[in-house]
Amino acid sequence: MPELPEVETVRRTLMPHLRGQRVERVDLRKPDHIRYPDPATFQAEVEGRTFAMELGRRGKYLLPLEGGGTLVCHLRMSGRLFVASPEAPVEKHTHVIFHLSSGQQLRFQDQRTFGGFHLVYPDGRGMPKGLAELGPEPLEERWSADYLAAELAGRRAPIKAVLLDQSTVAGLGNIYVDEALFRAGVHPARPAAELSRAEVERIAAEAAAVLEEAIRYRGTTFSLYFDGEARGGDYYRELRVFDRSGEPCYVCGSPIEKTRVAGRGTHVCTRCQR
DNA sequence: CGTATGCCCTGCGCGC
DNA sequence: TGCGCGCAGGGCATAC
Repeated sequence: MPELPEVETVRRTLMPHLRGQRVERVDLRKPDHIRYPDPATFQAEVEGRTFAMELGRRGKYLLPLEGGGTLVCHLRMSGRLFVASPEAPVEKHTHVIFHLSSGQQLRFQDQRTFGGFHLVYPDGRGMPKGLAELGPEPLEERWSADYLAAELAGRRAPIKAVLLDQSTVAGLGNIYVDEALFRAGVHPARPAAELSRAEVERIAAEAAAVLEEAIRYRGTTFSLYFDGEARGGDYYRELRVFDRSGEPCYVCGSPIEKTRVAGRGTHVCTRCQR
C-alpha cells in the first residue's frame, strides 16, 4: 500500500517524464475514478493543460498538475501511476490514460478501485477533506516531540490509531506505523495519553527515521506497489515487524505476533514493545 | 470533539 | 479441482 515513501518515490520517478508535458487527451476508461468535478468537466479542464516543472506531494496525496487549479491523485491501497509507451499493452484495471505531448502515456491502474483524482480549483472547490486537514510532514520542522506530545494529551485511543490519523501526522500508514512503534519500543495498543515523554520522543524520532530510510530504498513493495517507472521498492527486506508474524524478532528472537489494533492487522514484538 | 464502526472493491488464500 | 467465504485496508460518512 502506498504510504509516504512510496508516494514520494512515485513523485520523483514521474517528474522527469511529466515536467512541461501537455496533456493532449484524457481517456477515461472508468470514469468513477474522477472524484471531482464530474468526469466530462474534468476531461475538458485537464486536456490542453501542462504539467508543472515540479510535481508536488502532501502526505499520501500526489499533486501532479499545477496552475489554474491542481490535479490531485490519491493511490489508496492499490493505485499505480506510471509512464508507459503507447505500444505497451493496456493491463487489466487501467482506468485512466493521459496522453502526453511526448507521445508517452501516464496511466492510472487500480485493482481495488479506491484511488482517484480530484481537480482542485483555485477557490478551493474539489479539495479533498483529508488534504485540507492534513497534519505536518514527519520530515519537516513542524513535526517534533513537543508537537506530538500536545496531540497525544488527553487521548485515550491507542497510539497506533492516533499515528494513522492523517490530521495528526501526514503520510504514515499501516506498514510504517508498525515499524516506527517497534523501533520506539512502544506497544501499538497503549493509550496515547499514557506514554512517557521519553517514549513520545522516540516515536517522533523513529517515525521520521523510518520514512527517511524507506525513501532511500524507494519504498516497500509488499503486494501491488510500484513506482512511476513500474519499478518496485527495496525496503521490504528492511522491515522489522510488518508481515513477519511468527518469525523471530531481530532484537530478542521471540516470535513477532500479529494482532488487531485500531481495526488494523498489527505486528508487534511483545517482548521489545511494552 | 473524540472514538468506533462499516462501507467502498477485487483478488487471494483458506477450508471443505 | 472447484467453490464459497472471509480477509486485506485509507479515507470518509455516520453514529454515539
